[in-house]
Amino acid sequence: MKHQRLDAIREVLAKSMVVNQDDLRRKLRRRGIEVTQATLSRDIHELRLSKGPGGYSLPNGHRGTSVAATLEDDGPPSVEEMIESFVLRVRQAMNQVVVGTVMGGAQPVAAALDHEGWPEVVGTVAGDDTVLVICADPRRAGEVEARLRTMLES
Amino acid sequence: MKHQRLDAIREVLAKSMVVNQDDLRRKLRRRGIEVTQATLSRDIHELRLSKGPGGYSLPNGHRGTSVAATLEDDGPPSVEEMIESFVLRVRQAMNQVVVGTVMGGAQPVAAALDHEGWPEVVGTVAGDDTVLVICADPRRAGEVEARLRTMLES
DNA sequence: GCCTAATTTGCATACTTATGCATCTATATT
DNA sequence: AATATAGATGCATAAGTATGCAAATTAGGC
Repeated sequence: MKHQRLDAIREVLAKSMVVNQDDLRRKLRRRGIEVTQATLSRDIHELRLSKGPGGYSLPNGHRGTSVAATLEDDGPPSVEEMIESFVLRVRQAMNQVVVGTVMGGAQPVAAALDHEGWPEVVGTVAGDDTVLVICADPRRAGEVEARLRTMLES
Repeated sequence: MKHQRLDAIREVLAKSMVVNQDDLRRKLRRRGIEVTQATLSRDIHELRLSKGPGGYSLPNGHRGTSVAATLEDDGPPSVEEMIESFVLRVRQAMNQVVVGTVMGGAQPVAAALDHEGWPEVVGTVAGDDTVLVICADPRRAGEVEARLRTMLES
């Protein structure tokens, strides 16, 4: 699945330095994802990544973002901002949505989701880098996953 | 001279979108600077530019930076920060140093320089995007130029 | 289930960027 | 001034990235 690969790319980028597309290809292969450079070129375009002196990097603050640093502005951050800043991975399993974030990002993301009060969401549980979102049924979980993903891939 | 070309590259980047190195080459040629793509590749590396969906962009906030936005954090910005954020071009002429900045950047840069109280600087005059730094003699102007350039090309 | 339409992917290749090497230029030294 | 040394540049080409097209896969509709 394509979404899974995009998630994996974000994760790889958050955790390691990617020098070029072939490097990325090899790193994904270790995770069991095998595609060609051509596909990655398209993915990179889609994720709006940019390439600089330090290799590829995510558009927002994703990568080295310390939670504190990003939060220390005035207004309370919107859910969209939280998602874009912290979330790396979104997957649905039955009536649950598992959200992977940068280290330390789970609590604030869960708090933001709670505060948002989406009707499909029954509750959330947050660890250090993972938020478990509980929904009433698979259908609603699917909706939540889709919405999160939309924000993520704005 | 190389410095002049680097200055020009920063200016071009601040004012227009550069899609690729050949695009940059053509834009520089219009300004009377004629070099090959190979040289630009090296310049780009040296300026630590990064290439993303919107073409090449300067490392800091240079580009679309609104003065207000950049200043609205807590601490007073250091001269280095000012230089890196606003200054595009530095040139010496006799006992003066002409500093080109993004629109609206001249006043804050001049203020920062004044506040810094460098001994070589006799005084500054700021317009909208240009600061004129007056020194006692060409020698000191040269030192000031070099120091500014060092900050700029950190 | 089977078919159709749309999306995704790989292949081949065009386009873009980086770099080894030789040459040239500027600067310093004697 | 001539020479030595370091830096800058171009050329040719290697390395890296993007893309048209066709095949394959996926998603819906019947």
